[in-house]
Amino acid sequence: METVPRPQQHRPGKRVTAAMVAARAGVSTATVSLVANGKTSGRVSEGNVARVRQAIAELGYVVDSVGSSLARGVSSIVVLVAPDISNPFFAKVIAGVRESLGSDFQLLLSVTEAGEFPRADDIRRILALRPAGLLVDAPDAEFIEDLSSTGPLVLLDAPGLEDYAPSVNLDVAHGARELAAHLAGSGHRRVAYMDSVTGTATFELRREAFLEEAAARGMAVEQSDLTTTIDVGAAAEAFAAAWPRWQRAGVTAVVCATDTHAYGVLQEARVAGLRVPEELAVAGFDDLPYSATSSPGLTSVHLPAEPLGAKAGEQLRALIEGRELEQPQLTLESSLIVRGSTNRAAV
Amino acid sequence: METVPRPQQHRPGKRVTAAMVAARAGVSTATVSLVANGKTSGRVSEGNVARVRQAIAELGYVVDSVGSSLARGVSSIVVLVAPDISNPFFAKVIAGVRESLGSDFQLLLSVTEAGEFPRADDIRRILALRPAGLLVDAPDAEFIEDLSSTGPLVLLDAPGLEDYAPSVNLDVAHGARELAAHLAGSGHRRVAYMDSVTGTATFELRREAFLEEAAARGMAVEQSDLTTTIDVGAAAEAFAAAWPRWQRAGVTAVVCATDTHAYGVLQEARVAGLRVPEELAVAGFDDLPYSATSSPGLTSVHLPAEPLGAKAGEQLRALIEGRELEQPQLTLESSLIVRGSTNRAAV
DNA sequence: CTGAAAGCGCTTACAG
DNA sequence: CTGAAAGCGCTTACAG
Repeated sequence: METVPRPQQHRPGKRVTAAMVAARAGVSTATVSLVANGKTSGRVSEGNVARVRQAIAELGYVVDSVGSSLARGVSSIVVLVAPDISNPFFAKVIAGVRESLGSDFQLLLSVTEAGEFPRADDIRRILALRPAGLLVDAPDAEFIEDLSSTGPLVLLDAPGLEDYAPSVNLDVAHGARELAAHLAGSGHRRVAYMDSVTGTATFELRREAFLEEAAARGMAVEQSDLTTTIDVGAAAEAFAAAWPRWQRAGVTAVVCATDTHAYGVLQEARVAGLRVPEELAVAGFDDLPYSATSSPGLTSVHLPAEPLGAKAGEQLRALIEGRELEQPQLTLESSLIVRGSTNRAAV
Repeated sequence: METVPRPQQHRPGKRVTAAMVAARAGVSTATVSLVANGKTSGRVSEGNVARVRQAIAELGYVVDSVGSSLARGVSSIVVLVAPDISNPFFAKVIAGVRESLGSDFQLLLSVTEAGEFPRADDIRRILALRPAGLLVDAPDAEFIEDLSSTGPLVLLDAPGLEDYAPSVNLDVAHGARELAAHLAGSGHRRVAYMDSVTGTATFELRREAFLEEAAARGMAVEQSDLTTTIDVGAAAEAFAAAWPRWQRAGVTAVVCATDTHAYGVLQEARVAGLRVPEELAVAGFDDLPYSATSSPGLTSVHLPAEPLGAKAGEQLRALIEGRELEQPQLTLESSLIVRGSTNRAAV
């Protein structure tokens, strides 16, 4: 009767090395490496495969990723560079990335101050980790050029930077136009636009597409250059300061570059006793989970955050594995979700 | 006149090694290592320090972290293990960690399925990275035992597990009691509690403290074992199913283990045409950014997310640097924020 | 199919 | 103060 292999045991303090496995199995460390990495076909005899597997199980051996990385020249780390993670939208992107990357790669987050991008120094530090690949969210061109990375690289939400690397983008313009059409259709003639301070390309796209469609539909847009950080409180203050002017100008709707800004507007509107949507319609972008919950619900351009991360992860994975990308440029759809903040009939 | 050292240049494809720096400076790689790591005092002559610095600047040398990690036996990676990052609360914790860790350490996120904890396999993979330290958020005892880690380890939000490792905890019980007192003081006599399915210790604490104080104040609590995942939609559905029964029982307030649950209740209450807080008071825990914005604003127990991450990072850093922890156990305050969802007078 | 050996880039006793 | 050398744990030609 065969003995069932005992479950692997942790031996705190004693790191199990390939040499120990080799000794136990009576083979060389080269053979252990081959078996541990599944590169045995035609290279290791069945007997040795079995013996090594057994020894690995008994000792609880795991390939040391530092030694392995040094020998291979790359690590199993995928670095996700992003300017802002304090956004629920981003948490979903991360979830998508994790999902598509699987357990072969480890996700390392490179985050700097809100809205700031890492520069030369940070980039060096990142590359010193010998990452298997890089995922860069909402970069500017300068950053990508600083990066001048040679390894696998995929951009997320980087409209206009398709020449630098394979990218996964969001068709925010489509949703923006839908939003303009919706407001025009609801009878608004004069609206205001509240933008994000970070001059990320996606925000330019959102604004431009909205302004263009608004103009085409005969809506006037208050040009006030009102921009704030992506923060409820900051947006509330900015709106409070701008509202008297807007009100005099006859503004009946405010469109915000993100839902977070819109929450600030909703908050301030409540404080000011403004009825939404009767006296003021409010809309945003991102369709954060709370937009369905606020009262009134927030009309918003839905962006597929998790698919964005998942697709980017898939593309990167293909790149890392040396596969040809069928479509180096992907664009995911956006669409307008109408709720009570712009429409009395909706929730 | 001295020539100003030229700014370092990226040479794509050409990795600059210590050997190259050594050759240029006319010293050994040992000396380069000493200089690059700032361990020169009393060990390297001033002249050599200057020469090496110059060569480093000219070549744009950065210590390869893989080689370095292998030689040292540890990497500069700090692993943050967490069961759920799709929570804005968690984004703040991460921000706090990043802030206190500074740029000497890289933050690697280890996330599994929502609510799930990594087990033996994942742990091995994590440890194979030779992390400088581990930060574990909201673990269960089983996980910590699986971990049986030898290196620096700090627990976050791990009440009851103080024996395993230095921890930073939140005094959620205090806020829970305040909440019970507030509701009792507002005249509620029968309330319901909606819990999270993940049996994390913090949720037990929240519930137990609330139930105890509620009992002490003469409020009856519906014992329905209503639990859902931390998801607005799931909470809405669960509430919809439970409400008829609760209503018959005379429930006038629902307390939720997280604000996210509470958003679901608010949402469903709106659909059902329930007036909040007149017919139903609602409250949660976490004080997410959107709780100040919803309409009515959500009464919530505020938990200091960013300080939680920051303190944990500080403690870990001390551990890594071999310093003695002045206070291995820290507890951060929670406090009730009363808003319109429980109080007509508030916003 | 197999193993001895070189090499990945660095750090650290050690001898001088 | 300095450098030659060993060693960290692994992978991969290479010779057999």
